[in-house]
Amino acid sequence: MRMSQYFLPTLKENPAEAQIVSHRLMLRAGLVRQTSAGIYAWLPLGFRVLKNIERIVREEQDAAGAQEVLMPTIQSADLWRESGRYDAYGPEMLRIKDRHDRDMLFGPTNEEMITVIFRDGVKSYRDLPKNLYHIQWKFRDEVRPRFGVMRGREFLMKDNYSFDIDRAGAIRSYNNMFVAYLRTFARMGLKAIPMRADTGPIGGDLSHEFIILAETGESAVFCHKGLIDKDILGRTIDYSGDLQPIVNEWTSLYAATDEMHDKDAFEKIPEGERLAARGIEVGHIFNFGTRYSKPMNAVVAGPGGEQITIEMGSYGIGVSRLVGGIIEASHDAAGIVWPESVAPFRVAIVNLKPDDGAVMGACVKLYDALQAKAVTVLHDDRDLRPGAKFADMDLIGTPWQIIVGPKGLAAGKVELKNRKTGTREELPIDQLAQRFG
RNA sequence: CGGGGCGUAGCGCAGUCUGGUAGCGCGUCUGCCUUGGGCGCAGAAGGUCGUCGGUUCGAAUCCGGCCGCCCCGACCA
Repeated sequence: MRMSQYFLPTLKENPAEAQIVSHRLMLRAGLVRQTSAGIYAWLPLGFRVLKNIERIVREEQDAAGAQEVLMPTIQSADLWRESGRYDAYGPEMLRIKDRHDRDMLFGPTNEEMITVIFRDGVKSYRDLPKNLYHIQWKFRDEVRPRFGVMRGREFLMKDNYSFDIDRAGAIRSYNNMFVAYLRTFARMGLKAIPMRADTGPIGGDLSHEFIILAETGESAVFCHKGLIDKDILGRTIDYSGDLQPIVNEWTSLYAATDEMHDKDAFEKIPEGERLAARGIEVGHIFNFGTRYSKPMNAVVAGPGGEQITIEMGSYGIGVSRLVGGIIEASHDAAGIVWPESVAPFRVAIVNLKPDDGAVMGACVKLYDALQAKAVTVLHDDRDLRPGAKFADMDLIGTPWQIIVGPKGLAAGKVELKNRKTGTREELPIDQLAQRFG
């Protein structure tokens, strides 16, 4: 993409409404614009990041055996009357009426809908287990939206639902998602820690929140320091096997959110190993047994012909929230520092002198070579002073910057800068493309 | 939902107390100049001062209603 053609409205100054760093940077770097309280439009650069996050989530869900569906945003109130949650949910639910005066709502979550879809389509224990997910916009009419996309009213969430014949199966499904979540967040460059959590209004008896540590986090969290650097990506995962040992490895160390905090247990950890911090919830998994299947009569025939109520779980990842969460976890004074896996562009070419034919020619050649290797690249061909370009590029945080100017080019060299470490190296221009791909 | 604050140019703000020609910085546009970390000079465009009503010869400014946004708390992916 040529930056001179790109819709990328960056801001030099911090907008007054933005308090926390991720919100400020998302506005300044031209990722989003607010359209009303807690509701955001995604601009080209931000949308690319959102799509990258979505892609990682999707790949890991698919790898763990979940199947993608897409359910609507607008739901009928009748669904929620069946589970008893229509009255219980409260003013967070955006209730609307259609032209025939029917009660509808903008879905805050999809347990009821998926239960009905599943119940109507599956009648035998032979069809279990199943795990269905979708990535869809949700609306929760928060009393006080804040922190940009981290606590918006409209947000993109991956939610999925598992269906099993018995508790043992349900726990296998739970463990699959537990491990899939560890991998998902790790791939985004995040250190997400699963913590024992309250099940809240969704109900159930087994639940973990996946928390990333950040000073601006909304909740106080407590855990064993050993959890921070545990690695999941270096292992081969067999989702058809028994994942309980891996889950145990993580859950054997203390980690709990404020509501579930057990002070005595925490203080048994040697003092140097304790970590009391603040965190941002980026995922939440629940096993809730028959909380929905029972009232909604989701049953299958068992081997002996008996009716068995399905065991369920639900699992959520705040996709749009993650954009803010990743920035909270990865930024510096100059701007965003994107992990490569989610960066809107992996490489930026900083063309220091676009009106110099040789410099422009070298940039275009580099651009084409990188594109040919399927490397996403943004070419700053704007007619601006170098300082402004460097500042913009650091602000939007592309992981690699290739700086091409007349001085270096005269010696056949360009500079490669790493956004995260700040290290720069001079490289012969014809060797550059092979560094990527 | 309790408490607090704010709404003036694209962004950040002053002006409001004490009513009298709509201001500053950044950004934008034009020209010159400059070009390895947000250059310099000159010129220009851009605002029914959130909105509706009231007071007044006259309202961004005083009074009232409404709308919007932000912050703290309680609540939440």
